[in-house]
Amino acid sequence: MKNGSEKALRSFDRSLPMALLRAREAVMKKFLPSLRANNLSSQQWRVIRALREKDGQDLSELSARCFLLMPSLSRIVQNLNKRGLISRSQSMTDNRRSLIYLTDVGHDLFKAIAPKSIDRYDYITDRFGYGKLELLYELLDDLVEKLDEGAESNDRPI
Amino acid sequence: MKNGSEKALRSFDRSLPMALLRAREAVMKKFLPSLRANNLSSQQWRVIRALREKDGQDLSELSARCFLLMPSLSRIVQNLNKRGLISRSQSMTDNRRSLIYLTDVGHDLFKAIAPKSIDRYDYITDRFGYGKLELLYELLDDLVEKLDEGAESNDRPI
DNA sequence: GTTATTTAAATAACATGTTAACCAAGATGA
DNA sequence: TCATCTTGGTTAACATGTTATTTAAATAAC
Repeated sequence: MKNGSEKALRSFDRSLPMALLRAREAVMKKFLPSLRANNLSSQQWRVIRALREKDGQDLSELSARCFLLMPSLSRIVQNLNKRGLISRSQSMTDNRRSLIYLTDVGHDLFKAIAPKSIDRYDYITDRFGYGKLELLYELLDDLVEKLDEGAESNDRPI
Repeated sequence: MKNGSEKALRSFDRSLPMALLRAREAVMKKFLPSLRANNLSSQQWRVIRALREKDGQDLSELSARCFLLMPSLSRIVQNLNKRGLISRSQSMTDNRRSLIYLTDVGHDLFKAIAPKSIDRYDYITDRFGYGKLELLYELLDDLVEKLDEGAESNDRPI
Protein backbone atom coordinates (compact mmCIF):
# COMPACT_ATOMS: atom_id res chain seq x y z
CA MET A 1 0.00 0.00 0.00
CA LYS A 2 1.60 3.09 -1.22
CA ASN A 3 0.27 6.14 0.46
CA GLY A 4 1.83 9.26 -0.86
CA SER A 5 2.37 12.62 0.60
CA GLU A 6 5.13 12.76 -1.98
CA LYS A 7 3.06 12.41 -5.14
CA ALA A 8 5.53 11.16 -7.68
CA LEU A 9 4.67 10.38 -11.26
CA ARG A 10 3.76 6.80 -12.02
CA SER A 11 6.69 5.16 -13.75
CA PHE A 12 6.10 6.47 -17.19
CA ASP A 13 6.18 3.21 -19.07
CA ARG A 14 3.31 2.11 -16.85
CA SER A 15 1.27 5.21 -17.47
CA LEU A 16 -2.25 4.83 -18.75
CA PRO A 17 -1.57 6.23 -22.23
CA MET A 18 1.36 3.85 -22.61
CA ALA A 19 -0.67 0.90 -21.37
CA LEU A 20 -3.39 1.71 -23.90
CA LEU A 21 -0.83 2.17 -26.64
CA ARG A 22 0.84 -1.14 -25.91
CA ALA A 23 -2.46 -2.96 -25.77
CA ARG A 24 -3.47 -1.52 -29.10
CA GLU A 25 -0.15 -2.50 -30.57
CA ALA A 26 -0.50 -6.06 -29.33
CA VAL A 27 -4.03 -6.31 -30.70
CA MET A 28 -3.09 -5.02 -34.14
CA LYS A 29 0.07 -7.02 -34.44
CA LYS A 30 -1.44 -10.20 -35.80
CA PHE A 31 -3.68 -8.38 -38.22
CA LEU A 32 -1.41 -5.81 -39.81
CA PRO A 33 0.36 -8.30 -42.09
CA SER A 34 -2.97 -9.10 -43.75
CA LEU A 35 -3.42 -5.42 -44.47
CA ARG A 36 0.12 -4.89 -45.67
CA ALA A 37 -0.24 -7.83 -48.00
CA ASN A 38 -2.95 -5.79 -49.71
CA ASN A 39 -1.10 -2.49 -49.50
CA LEU A 40 -3.52 -1.04 -47.00
CA SER A 41 -2.76 0.95 -43.88
CA SER A 42 -4.94 0.48 -40.84
CA GLN A 43 -6.42 3.91 -41.48
CA GLN A 44 -7.32 3.08 -45.06
CA TRP A 45 -8.90 -0.10 -43.80
CA ARG A 46 -10.97 1.89 -41.31
CA VAL A 47 -12.36 4.01 -44.14
CA ILE A 48 -13.24 0.96 -46.19
CA ARG A 49 -14.96 -0.68 -43.24
CA ALA A 50 -16.91 2.47 -42.53
CA LEU A 51 -18.09 2.64 -46.13
CA ARG A 52 -19.09 -1.00 -46.04
CA GLU A 53 -21.40 -0.23 -43.18
CA LYS A 54 -22.83 2.88 -44.80
CA ASP A 55 -22.09 3.81 -48.37
CA GLY A 56 -22.16 7.40 -49.58
CA GLN A 57 -20.91 9.19 -46.49
CA ASP A 58 -19.39 12.63 -46.78
CA LEU A 59 -15.94 13.42 -45.44
CA SER A 60 -17.09 14.95 -42.19
CA GLU A 61 -19.16 11.91 -41.41
CA LEU A 62 -16.28 9.60 -42.24
CA SER A 63 -13.93 11.71 -40.20
CA ALA A 64 -16.04 11.27 -37.07
CA ARG A 65 -16.66 7.56 -37.59
CA CYS A 66 -13.09 6.67 -38.45
CA PHE A 67 -11.59 8.91 -35.81
CA LEU A 68 -9.44 10.59 -38.44
CA LEU A 69 -8.79 14.30 -38.69
CA MET A 70 -9.94 15.94 -41.88
CA PRO A 71 -6.48 16.60 -43.33
CA SER A 72 -5.54 12.94 -42.94
CA LEU A 73 -8.84 11.75 -44.28
CA SER A 74 -8.62 14.12 -47.22
CA ARG A 75 -5.33 12.54 -48.29
CA ILE A 76 -6.52 9.02 -47.63
CA VAL A 77 -9.61 9.52 -49.77
CA GLN A 78 -7.52 10.92 -52.61
CA ASN A 79 -5.25 7.90 -52.36
CA LEU A 80 -8.04 5.32 -52.32
CA ASN A 81 -9.78 7.15 -55.12
CA LYS A 82 -6.66 7.08 -57.28
CA ARG A 83 -6.40 3.35 -56.65
CA GLY A 84 -9.98 2.77 -57.72
CA LEU A 85 -11.15 1.43 -54.36
CA ILE A 86 -13.62 4.25 -53.79
CA SER A 87 -15.39 6.82 -55.93
CA ARG A 88 -16.63 10.27 -55.07
CA SER A 89 -19.48 12.40 -56.33
CA GLN A 90 -20.80 15.82 -55.49
CA SER A 91 -23.72 16.11 -53.13
CA MET A 92 -26.72 17.49 -54.99
CA THR A 93 -28.05 19.48 -52.08
CA ASP A 94 -24.72 20.96 -50.96
CA ASN A 95 -21.95 21.57 -53.45
CA ARG A 96 -19.32 21.68 -50.73
CA ARG A 97 -19.82 18.05 -49.80
CA SER A 98 -18.56 15.11 -51.73
CA LEU A 99 -20.02 11.69 -51.07
CA ILE A 100 -17.79 8.65 -50.97
CA TYR A 101 -18.74 5.24 -52.31
CA LEU A 102 -17.02 1.91 -52.24
CA THR A 103 -16.38 0.59 -55.75
CA ASP A 104 -16.76 -3.05 -56.75
CA VAL A 105 -13.02 -3.42 -56.43
CA GLY A 106 -13.26 -1.95 -52.96
CA HIS A 107 -15.99 -4.39 -52.01
CA ASP A 108 -13.92 -7.28 -53.31
CA LEU A 109 -10.95 -6.16 -51.30
CA PHE A 110 -13.10 -5.95 -48.20
CA LYS A 111 -14.40 -9.46 -48.75
CA ALA A 112 -10.86 -10.71 -49.15
CA ILE A 113 -9.61 -9.19 -45.91
CA ALA A 114 -12.62 -9.35 -43.60
CA PRO A 115 -12.18 -13.05 -42.73
CA LYS A 116 -8.72 -12.29 -41.40
CA SER A 117 -10.18 -9.65 -39.16
CA ILE A 118 -12.77 -12.08 -37.87
CA ASP A 119 -10.04 -14.60 -37.21
CA ARG A 120 -8.22 -12.03 -35.16
CA TYR A 121 -11.24 -11.49 -32.96
CA ASP A 122 -11.69 -15.17 -32.47
CA TYR A 123 -8.05 -15.47 -31.56
CA ILE A 124 -8.22 -12.63 -29.04
CA THR A 125 -11.43 -13.94 -27.52
CA ASP A 126 -9.89 -17.35 -27.27
CA ARG A 127 -6.64 -16.25 -25.63
CA PHE A 128 -8.05 -13.55 -23.40
CA GLY A 129 -11.48 -14.89 -22.57
CA TYR A 130 -14.89 -13.64 -23.61
CA GLY A 131 -15.85 -12.31 -20.21
CA LYS A 132 -12.70 -10.31 -19.73
CA LEU A 133 -12.96 -8.91 -23.22
CA GLU A 134 -16.48 -7.67 -22.57
CA LEU A 135 -15.37 -6.25 -19.25
CA LEU A 136 -12.55 -4.42 -20.96
CA TYR A 137 -14.94 -2.91 -23.49
CA GLU A 138 -17.17 -1.73 -20.70
CA LEU A 139 -14.34 -0.18 -18.76
CA LEU A 140 -12.99 1.61 -21.82
CA ASP A 141 -16.40 2.98 -22.75
CA ASP A 142 -17.00 4.03 -19.19
CA LEU A 143 -13.64 5.75 -18.97
CA VAL A 144 -14.26 7.74 -22.12
CA GLU A 145 -17.73 8.67 -20.97
CA LYS A 146 -16.58 9.86 -17.56
CA LEU A 147 -13.70 11.88 -18.96
CA ASP A 148 -15.67 13.44 -21.78
CA GLU A 149 -18.55 14.34 -19.54
CA GLY A 150 -16.15 16.01 -17.15
CA ALA A 151 -14.57 17.99 -19.96
CA GLU A 152 -17.75 19.16 -21.61
CA SER A 153 -18.09 22.59 -20.16
CA ASN A 154 -14.38 23.17 -19.98
CA ASP A 155 -12.99 24.06 -23.37
CA ARG A 156 -15.58 26.64 -24.21
CA PRO A 157 -13.87 30.01 -24.50
CA ILE A 158 -17.09 31.95 -23.86
CA MET B 1 -28.31 -12.92 -27.54
CA LYS B 2 -26.55 -12.98 -30.79
CA ASN B 3 -25.66 -16.44 -31.86
CA GLY B 4 -23.90 -16.42 -35.12
CA SER B 5 -23.47 -18.99 -37.77
CA GLU B 6 -22.98 -15.88 -39.89
CA LYS B 7 -19.95 -14.37 -38.17
CA ALA B 8 -20.09 -10.73 -39.09
CA LEU B 9 -17.48 -8.18 -38.14
CA ARG B 10 -18.13 -6.22 -35.01
CA SER B 11 -19.30 -2.76 -35.99
CA PHE B 12 -15.97 -1.23 -36.74
CA ASP B 13 -16.25 1.82 -34.58
CA ARG B 14 -16.72 -0.53 -31.64
CA SER B 15 -13.72 -2.64 -32.51
CA LEU B 16 -11.10 -3.16 -29.86
CA PRO B 17 -8.40 -1.07 -31.56
CA MET B 18 -10.85 1.79 -31.93
CA ALA B 19 -11.96 1.50 -28.31
CA LEU B 20 -8.35 1.62 -27.18
CA LEU B 21 -7.62 4.55 -29.46
CA ARG B 22 -10.59 6.51 -28.21
CA ALA B 23 -9.73 5.82 -24.60
CA ARG B 24 -6.18 6.99 -25.15
CA GLU B 25 -7.44 10.10 -26.85
CA ALA B 26 -9.78 10.90 -23.97
CA VAL B 27 -7.01 10.37 -21.44
CA MET B 28 -4.52 12.58 -23.25
CA LYS B 29 -6.99 15.31 -24.03
CA LYS B 30 -6.70 17.23 -20.78
CA PHE B 31 -2.92 16.97 -20.73
CA LEU B 32 -1.88 17.85 -24.25
CA PRO B 33 -2.44 21.59 -23.85
CA SER B 34 0.18 21.65 -21.10
CA LEU B 35 2.64 20.03 -23.48
CA ARG B 36 1.77 22.27 -26.39
CA ALA B 37 2.21 25.31 -24.19
CA ASN B 38 5.84 24.20 -23.88
CA ASN B 39 6.22 23.21 -27.52
CA LEU B 40 6.48 19.53 -26.72
CA SER B 41 4.84 16.61 -28.45
CA SER B 42 3.70 13.66 -26.39
CA GLN B 43 6.56 11.64 -27.86
CA GLN B 44 9.15 14.21 -26.89
CA TRP B 45 7.65 14.22 -23.42
CA ARG B 46 8.01 10.45 -23.23
CA VAL B 47 11.72 10.73 -23.98
CA ILE B 48 12.20 13.38 -21.32
CA ARG B 49 10.33 11.31 -18.74
CA ALA B 50 12.38 8.26 -19.61
CA LEU B 51 15.61 10.19 -19.15
CA ARG B 52 14.39 11.57 -15.84
CA GLU B 53 14.05 8.03 -14.57
CA LYS B 54 17.40 6.92 -15.92
CA ASP B 55 19.91 9.33 -17.35
CA GLY B 56 22.46 8.29 -19.94
CA GLN B 57 20.46 5.73 -21.88
CA ASP B 58 21.43 4.84 -25.43
CA LEU B 59 18.98 5.06 -28.28
CA SER B 60 18.06 1.40 -28.36
CA GLU B 61 17.24 1.49 -24.69
CA LEU B 62 15.16 4.63 -25.12
CA SER B 63 13.44 3.15 -28.11
CA ALA B 64 12.21 0.17 -26.11
CA ARG B 65 11.19 2.19 -23.07
CA CYS B 66 9.41 4.93 -24.98
CA PHE B 67 7.79 2.58 -27.44
CA LEU B 68 9.23 4.58 -30.32
CA LEU B 69 10.76 3.13 -33.45
CA MET B 70 14.37 4.01 -34.05
CA PRO B 71 13.79 6.33 -37.01
CA SER B 72 11.29 8.38 -35.03
CA LEU B 73 13.48 8.43 -31.97
CA SER B 74 16.50 9.42 -34.03
CA ARG B 75 14.70 12.52 -35.26
CA ILE B 76 13.25 13.33 -31.87
CA VAL B 77 16.66 13.16 -30.23
CA GLN B 78 18.14 15.44 -32.88
CA ASN B 79 15.33 17.89 -32.28
CA LEU B 80 15.63 17.91 -28.49
CA ASN B 81 19.39 18.16 -28.78
CA LYS B 82 19.15 21.19 -31.04
CA ARG B 83 16.82 22.79 -28.51
CA GLY B 84 19.26 22.19 -25.69
CA LEU B 85 16.95 19.94 -23.68
CA ILE B 86 19.22 16.92 -23.94
CA SER B 87 22.88 16.28 -24.72
CA ARG B 88 24.57 13.29 -26.26
CA SER B 89 28.00 11.77 -25.88
CA GLN B 90 29.77 8.79 -27.35
CA SER B 91 29.90 5.59 -25.35
CA MET B 92 33.50 4.84 -24.42
CA THR B 93 33.16 1.09 -24.70
CA ASP B 94 31.25 1.06 -27.99
CA ASN B 95 31.68 3.82 -30.52
CA ARG B 96 28.41 2.99 -32.22
CA ARG B 97 26.35 3.97 -29.20
CA SER B 98 25.57 7.48 -28.14
CA LEU B 99 24.33 8.12 -24.63
CA ILE B 100 21.62 10.67 -23.99
CA TYR B 101 21.48 12.98 -20.98
CA LEU B 102 18.92 15.45 -19.79
CA THR B 103 20.38 18.95 -19.54
CA ASP B 104 19.59 21.39 -16.76
CA VAL B 105 17.15 23.10 -19.08
CA GLY B 106 15.56 19.72 -19.71
CA HIS B 107 15.26 19.06 -16.00
CA ASP B 108 13.67 22.44 -15.47
CA LEU B 109 11.17 21.80 -18.20
CA PHE B 110 10.30 18.48 -16.62
CA LYS B 111 9.74 20.10 -13.25
CA ALA B 112 7.50 22.69 -14.84
CA ILE B 113 5.27 20.16 -16.58
CA ALA B 114 5.25 17.19 -14.21
CA PRO B 115 2.68 18.69 -11.81
CA LYS B 116 0.20 18.94 -14.66
CA SER B 117 0.70 15.29 -15.37
CA ILE B 118 0.07 14.42 -11.75
CA ASP B 119 -3.06 16.53 -11.80
CA ARG B 120 -4.27 14.58 -14.75
CA TYR B 121 -3.89 11.30 -12.90
CA ASP B 122 -5.71 12.65 -9.92
CA TYR B 123 -8.47 13.85 -12.17
CA ILE B 124 -8.81 10.51 -13.90
CA THR B 125 -8.73 8.61 -10.63
CA ASP B 126 -11.35 10.91 -9.27
CA ARG B 127 -13.74 10.68 -12.20
CA PHE B 128 -13.25 7.02 -12.99
CA GLY B 129 -12.55 5.54 -9.59
CA TYR B 130 -9.40 4.05 -8.17
CA GLY B 131 -10.60 0.46 -8.22
CA LYS B 132 -11.74 0.55 -11.81
CA LEU B 133 -8.53 2.19 -12.87
CA GLU B 134 -6.45 -0.56 -11.28
CA LEU B 135 -8.71 -3.17 -12.83
CA LEU B 136 -8.23 -1.56 -16.23
CA TYR B 137 -4.45 -1.65 -15.83
CA GLU B 138 -4.60 -5.31 -14.93
CA LEU B 139 -6.79 -6.17 -17.87
CA LEU B 140 -4.57 -4.29 -20.31
CA ASP B 141 -1.42 -5.93 -18.99
CA ASP B 142 -3.06 -9.31 -19.07
CA LEU B 143 -4.27 -8.79 -22.62
CA VAL B 144 -0.80 -7.86 -23.84
CA GLU B 145 0.73 -10.79 -22.02
CA LYS B 146 -1.72 -13.30 -23.44
CA LEU B 147 -1.38 -12.02 -26.99
CA ASP B 148 2.39 -11.73 -26.93
CA GLU B 149 2.84 -15.13 -25.43
CA GLY B 150 0.61 -16.60 -28.12
CA ALA B 151 2.62 -14.89 -30.86
CA GLU B 152 6.07 -15.82 -29.59
CA SER B 153 6.81 -18.80 -31.75
CA ASN B 154 4.92 -17.48 -34.71
CA ASP B 155 6.93 -14.89 -36.59
CA ARG B 156 10.16 -16.82 -36.65
CA PRO B 157 11.07 -17.51 -40.28
CA ILE B 158 13.38 -20.41 -39.35
C1' DG C 1 -30.06 41.56 -52.24
C1' DT C 2 -25.60 42.55 -50.32
C1' DT C 3 -22.45 41.81 -46.64
C1' DA C 4 -20.85 39.03 -42.85
C1' DT C 5 -20.49 34.69 -40.79
C1' DT C 6 -20.26 29.89 -40.74
C1' DT C 7 -19.15 25.48 -42.68
C1' DA C 8 -16.96 21.52 -45.84
C1' DA C 9 -13.02 20.49 -47.58
C1' DA C 10 -8.27 21.22 -49.22
C1' DT C 11 -3.61 22.73 -48.58
C1' DA C 12 0.68 24.01 -46.08
C1' DA C 13 4.16 22.95 -42.89
C1' DC C 14 6.22 20.25 -39.71
C1' DA C 15 6.48 16.00 -36.50
C1' DT C 16 5.78 11.16 -36.21
C1' DG C 17 4.82 6.13 -37.93
C1' DT C 18 6.72 2.68 -40.87
C1' DT C 19 9.50 -0.11 -43.99
C1' DA C 20 13.65 -0.46 -46.43
C1' DA C 21 18.21 0.74 -47.47
C1' DC C 22 22.51 2.28 -45.79
C1' DC C 23 26.91 3.00 -43.05
C1' DA C 24 30.24 2.36 -39.73
C1' DA C 25 31.83 -0.06 -35.58
C1' DG C 26 31.97 -4.38 -33.08
C1' DA C 27 32.10 -9.46 -33.13
C1' DT C 28 33.17 -14.05 -35.55
C1' DG C 29 35.59 -17.27 -38.04
C1' DA C 30 38.76 -18.98 -41.39
C1' DT D 1 44.89 -10.72 -40.88
C1' DC D 2 41.13 -10.77 -43.77
C1' DA D 3 36.46 -11.57 -45.07
C1' DT D 4 31.97 -12.03 -43.14
C1' DC D 5 28.26 -11.23 -40.19
C1' DT D 6 25.92 -8.70 -36.76
C1' DT D 7 24.47 -4.57 -34.48
C1' DG D 8 23.58 0.64 -33.34
C1' DG D 9 22.18 4.24 -35.56
C1' DT D 10 20.99 7.20 -39.60
C1' DT D 11 18.72 8.38 -43.87
C1' DA D 12 15.19 7.90 -47.52
C1' DA D 13 10.54 7.79 -48.95
C1' DC D 14 5.99 7.83 -48.20
C1' DA D 15 1.67 7.78 -45.10
C1' DT D 16 -0.37 9.79 -41.18
C1' DG D 17 -0.99 13.16 -37.02
C1' DT D 18 -1.63 17.93 -36.01
C1' DT D 19 -2.31 22.91 -36.14
C1' DA D 20 -3.06 26.82 -38.94
C1' DT D 21 -4.45 28.85 -43.15
C1' DT D 22 -7.21 29.08 -47.31
C1' DT D 23 -11.04 28.48 -50.70
C1' DA D 24 -15.63 28.12 -52.05
C1' DA D 25 -20.32 27.27 -50.93
C1' DA D 26 -24.02 27.82 -47.71
C1' DT D 27 -26.32 30.44 -44.30
C1' DA D 28 -27.41 34.56 -41.42
C1' DA D 29 -27.84 39.37 -40.66
C1' DC D 30 -29.16 43.38 -42.09
